[in-house]
Amino acid sequence: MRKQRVTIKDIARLANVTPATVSMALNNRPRIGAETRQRILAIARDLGYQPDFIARSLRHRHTNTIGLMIKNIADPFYPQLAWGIGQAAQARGYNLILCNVGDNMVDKATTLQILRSRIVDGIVSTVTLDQDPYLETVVAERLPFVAVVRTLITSPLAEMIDSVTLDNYTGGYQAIEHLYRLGHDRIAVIAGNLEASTAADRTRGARQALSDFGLKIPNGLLIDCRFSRQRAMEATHRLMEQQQPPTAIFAQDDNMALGVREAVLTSGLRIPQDVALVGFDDIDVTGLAGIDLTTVNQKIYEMGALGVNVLLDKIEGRGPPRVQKIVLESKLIIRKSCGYQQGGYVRAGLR
Amino acid sequence: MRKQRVTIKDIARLANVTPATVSMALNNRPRIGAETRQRILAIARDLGYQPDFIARSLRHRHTNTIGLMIKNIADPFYPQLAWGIGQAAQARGYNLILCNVGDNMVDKATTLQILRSRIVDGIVSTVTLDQDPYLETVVAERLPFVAVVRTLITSPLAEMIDSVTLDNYTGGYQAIEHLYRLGHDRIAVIAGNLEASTAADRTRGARQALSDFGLKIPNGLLIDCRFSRQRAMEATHRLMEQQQPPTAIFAQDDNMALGVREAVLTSGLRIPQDVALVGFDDIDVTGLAGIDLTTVNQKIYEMGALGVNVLLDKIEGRGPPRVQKIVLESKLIIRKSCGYQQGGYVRAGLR
DNA sequence: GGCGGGCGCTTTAACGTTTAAGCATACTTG
DNA sequence: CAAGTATGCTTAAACGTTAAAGCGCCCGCC
Repeated sequence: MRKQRVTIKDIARLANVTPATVSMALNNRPRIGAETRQRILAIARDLGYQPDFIARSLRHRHTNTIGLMIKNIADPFYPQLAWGIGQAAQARGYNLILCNVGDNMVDKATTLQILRSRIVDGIVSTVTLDQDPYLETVVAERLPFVAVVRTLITSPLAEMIDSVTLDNYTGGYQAIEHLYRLGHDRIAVIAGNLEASTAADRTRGARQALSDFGLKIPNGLLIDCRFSRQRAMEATHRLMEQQQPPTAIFAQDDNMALGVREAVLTSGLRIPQDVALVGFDDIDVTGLAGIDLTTVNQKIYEMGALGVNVLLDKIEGRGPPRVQKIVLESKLIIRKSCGYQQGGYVRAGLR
Repeated sequence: MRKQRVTIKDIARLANVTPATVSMALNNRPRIGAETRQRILAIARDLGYQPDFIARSLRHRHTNTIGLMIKNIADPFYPQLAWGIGQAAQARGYNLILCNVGDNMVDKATTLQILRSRIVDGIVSTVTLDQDPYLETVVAERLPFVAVVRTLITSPLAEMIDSVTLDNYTGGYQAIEHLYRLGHDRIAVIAGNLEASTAADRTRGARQALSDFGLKIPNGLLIDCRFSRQRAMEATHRLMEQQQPPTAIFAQDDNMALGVREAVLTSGLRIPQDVALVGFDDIDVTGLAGIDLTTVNQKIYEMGALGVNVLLDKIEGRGPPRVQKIVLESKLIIRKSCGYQQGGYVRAGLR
């Protein structure tokens, strides 16, 4: 009994014109008589006409929709990003499709499918990895794609993919420098997925800082926890049971830092007195009283919004025709998880 | 120079058949010769053919996409919900469009537009309000729609809209009962948007509990903070400056509870010694060491997944033809923000 | 007074896919 | 052996919209 949709044809019939005229009137094109236009508009309003998005998309060959590839929206880093992306997309008249994809290649192939099946006009991806095989097609077919947060570094395709990222190298450097200057020599790194450019660059920055100070990451104290809070917790527990536990920990994202924190605190140890902790991202909860996590700030919302604008410029052929690689500045936010407030720096920095 | 899409026609030409045959082969329909089918499949594979989703949707009259209306995905309650919804949708072969809508009616009209323009086959909404005018159309045109988290209560349309919600009334009751039994008489309620069924029901439950114990919410101690952390913080600061501040606060969601907590702690007061605090939702961060918020649990992921399944059953005509109103059970999670561990209950409960 | 052109509409075709109906041919069956 | 039916394809139309081209008609202009 569902009422049939009202189409342009229904309006045409009632207005005694052809569908083409109705279309022109509704899209206010010129060369339509004022009286006819009014009549058509009135009928459309009365019938509650709503253009069929799908038919229009078929004709126009674009959908005004973009896809957002995310591994897990429940990871506290991503909502803020999705918010920036959603707002920027909406501001330019685009819908947002949310795609939860696993990190495995099979799942990721959906990226390509969605793009090539023209469900979306373009994709913002937060799951890009150097090894991703579908990127070849993306480049070869010039599909609108922008990597956000993560990007390519070792792949030969790296220069062909637009991206908006943080200066993760410097971020990693800053985190370690902070810990070093507070007097720490034995620093553990709870790393993210080391195949991801974020974790790789943060690690590289960390290594460089340590090396600049004549140190290195002690054996076994670099642990890939794949950005998982749970794994970070478990790894920290193991770390703390060692005969010579680290005096400081650099967790490569705040989510893992929270896991580290949980493990440290439930072991009866204190932060920062027993263990100093630096996180990464500066997500919302890190600033709460009692958490007060020292971390590297990342302008998450802005990064998302920027990514969308790069993508849409590409789609609409507005932006520069060349590939854009935007790198945002990182900034250390000193809170209370490292003990800076207690004694300040005890060693000089290098820059 | 962008390579032209490969369509069914290209395949047809190469295979020396008509597009119809190709379509049938690809959708493995019967009545196609084995040899022909193989030939077509091979060509399709070689050309990297990908069906055009839009054209198919136009023909089929559905898009295999559902919409999720959310006010702000960055609010820490929603990512978990979106995750459940996304996973459930994906499991049944549906895409998810994320729509950030404001609470105002104008913005919400997009709900209707998206539905009627057939961008999506149905909508899961978390922003439903009794006053929403577009719901009349939803009911009248039998558009697939399910209210999740919030639902209608006073509207005459209430019985016509499917919903999946928590037993917010009991949740509110439990929160207050807990505080009462710990000895509190002067309890403030930091309420959500009181036009929303969630806040309304939680308030009703709170009032009933107080009344059962011969109390009520003191004048001026019920404050509508519209589920905003910022507002909750400000309200709490004002509350704490009164000559007779409350000894306990019931915040109607955890996000606001975090604001309350922040305000209390930065005023130099302690939780639970100076102020007891109960939240609502049991979001991820509430369980962190040092936060340890006592709160009413809501199975967020499950609620989302259930909502999607109700919606998809409706869309696919599988489920029961009647309207479903699923109400999930609430459960108080006792942590450390009320002082239960210190002295236990000092008063008897009623049930 | 013939001609160019603007106006206001219609005709036609197209976007890529699916499906119902049609039509030979070959095979089965009473 | 005629009628019925299964097989393997084609034809044609449709989903709802839009863009280009076309076509009368009237107006102004040299």
